[in-house]
Amino acid sequence: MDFQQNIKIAVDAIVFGYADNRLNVLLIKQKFGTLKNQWALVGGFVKDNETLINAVNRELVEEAGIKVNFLEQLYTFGDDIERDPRFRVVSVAYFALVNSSKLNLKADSDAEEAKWFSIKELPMLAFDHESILKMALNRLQSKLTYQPIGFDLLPKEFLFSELENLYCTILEKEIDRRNFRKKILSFGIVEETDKYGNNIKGRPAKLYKFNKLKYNKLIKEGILFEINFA
Amino acid sequence: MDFQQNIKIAVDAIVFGYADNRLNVLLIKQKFGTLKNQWALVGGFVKDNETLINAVNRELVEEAGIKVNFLEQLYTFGDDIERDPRFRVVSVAYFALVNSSKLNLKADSDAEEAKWFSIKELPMLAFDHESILKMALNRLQSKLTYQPIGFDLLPKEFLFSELENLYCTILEKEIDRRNFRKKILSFGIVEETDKYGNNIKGRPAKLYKFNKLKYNKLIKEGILFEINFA
DNA sequence: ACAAAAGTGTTAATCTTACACCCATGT
DNA sequence: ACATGGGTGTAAGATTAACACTTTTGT
Repeated sequence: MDFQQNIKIAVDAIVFGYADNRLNVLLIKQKFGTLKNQWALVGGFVKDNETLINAVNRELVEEAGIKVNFLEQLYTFGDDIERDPRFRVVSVAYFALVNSSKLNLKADSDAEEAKWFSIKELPMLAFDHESILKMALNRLQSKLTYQPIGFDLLPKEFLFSELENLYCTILEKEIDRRNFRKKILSFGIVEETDKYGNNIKGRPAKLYKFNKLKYNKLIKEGILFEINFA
Repeated sequence: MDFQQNIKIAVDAIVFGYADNRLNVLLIKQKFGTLKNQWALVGGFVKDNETLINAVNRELVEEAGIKVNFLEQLYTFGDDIERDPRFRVVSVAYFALVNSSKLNLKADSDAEEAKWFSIKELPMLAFDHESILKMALNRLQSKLTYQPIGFDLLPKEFLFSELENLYCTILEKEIDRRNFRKKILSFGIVEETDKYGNNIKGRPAKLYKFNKLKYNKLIKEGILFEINFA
């Protein structure tokens, strides 16, 4: 069974970061090559002896010098045969989150510029990257309500108000502070620390942290985490 | 930018069917070649000028002569580099449902045998197909609770008890008949017909049908369909 | 004393669960 | 008349939604 197939496999990563009440996405601009001066998602071709997940992580390091907190497969785009004008490409897209401490990108390389963009102010994107991004955003929004991935966008210790704002911002809706706090605390996966944040105005606010171990234990017990509120 | 990449792209389909209170999966046994005498999922390599979705549909016709009611991407398996002993393969797996009228497969070709297996009595499977199947089963179970895909496993007109049994069987739990019926009917997407099923015992049972148009309308309005019950 | 954000409880409404009897048919 | 599966309602309990005042700090 020997046959020829001329399809290339690539990986792309949609990396979200959150800071100052804004959801950001990581984009790359190549200074040379086919994509010269176009903003695009982090990504590239998979090497013969490399797993898909390793390929994504490698591209994330090479193109942005970043390690992510959360990474999962999003979707494989292979139904647009002329997606890439050079040759047929099937791209496996990954969905990634980084916490806000990683929003400072390493100095740009000679070949590429990496930058965070607010999802409210996106530039034109290469290929079908805009639709990939939209899909990732949907995934983020829906996942936020049944898996505690919001914590992967925040620093290890955070204010309750930051968590609350994150939900408001990403889901684009108002939430009731009291009900939100009650719900989150009822799962028992968020713990008070004895430290305080350095908010400059108002009453000092306690820092909280996410207890991942406890969360994993609860998941094993089949408890389900769901956040729906008005 | 010219480079060599020696990775093949394949598609695989996990096709579920439901009949006689059993969930079945479609498997193929090749009579020749590398997979000789091993049961495997429907699948094969993608042609250069073929979309992924077309590739799956083609394989479904070629290997089992079947058209499915529901088809969506499941996951792309590309992290096991030695998955296929012949060469590096990345496989895009699809999740498919057929209704019970399609459980009769066309006569086997000379090259292949296609057969339905109860998921309770599976043979040994080729490659990593067992883990792919497990993933598909999880998808089916979780999807059943928030998307009305159960109807794609039933004939156009069905008894309420069939729908109920389908949920019991696939989710592997007991459900309360009264609460189930109330919940399903409350969405307004299942309608009574004026026909009756031909059940041989007991009181004659009405046939019902799924109103897909209404469902689509509700989805657009943002109503969410969720079935959780004790 | 006031501005700013943090922290906290109660009640009404809704949804979910648990549960058992009558109905229509074939034998 | 009985066996079989179809069809239905209600009440208790749990969850969610709506809503506003007090606390702690800096200025």
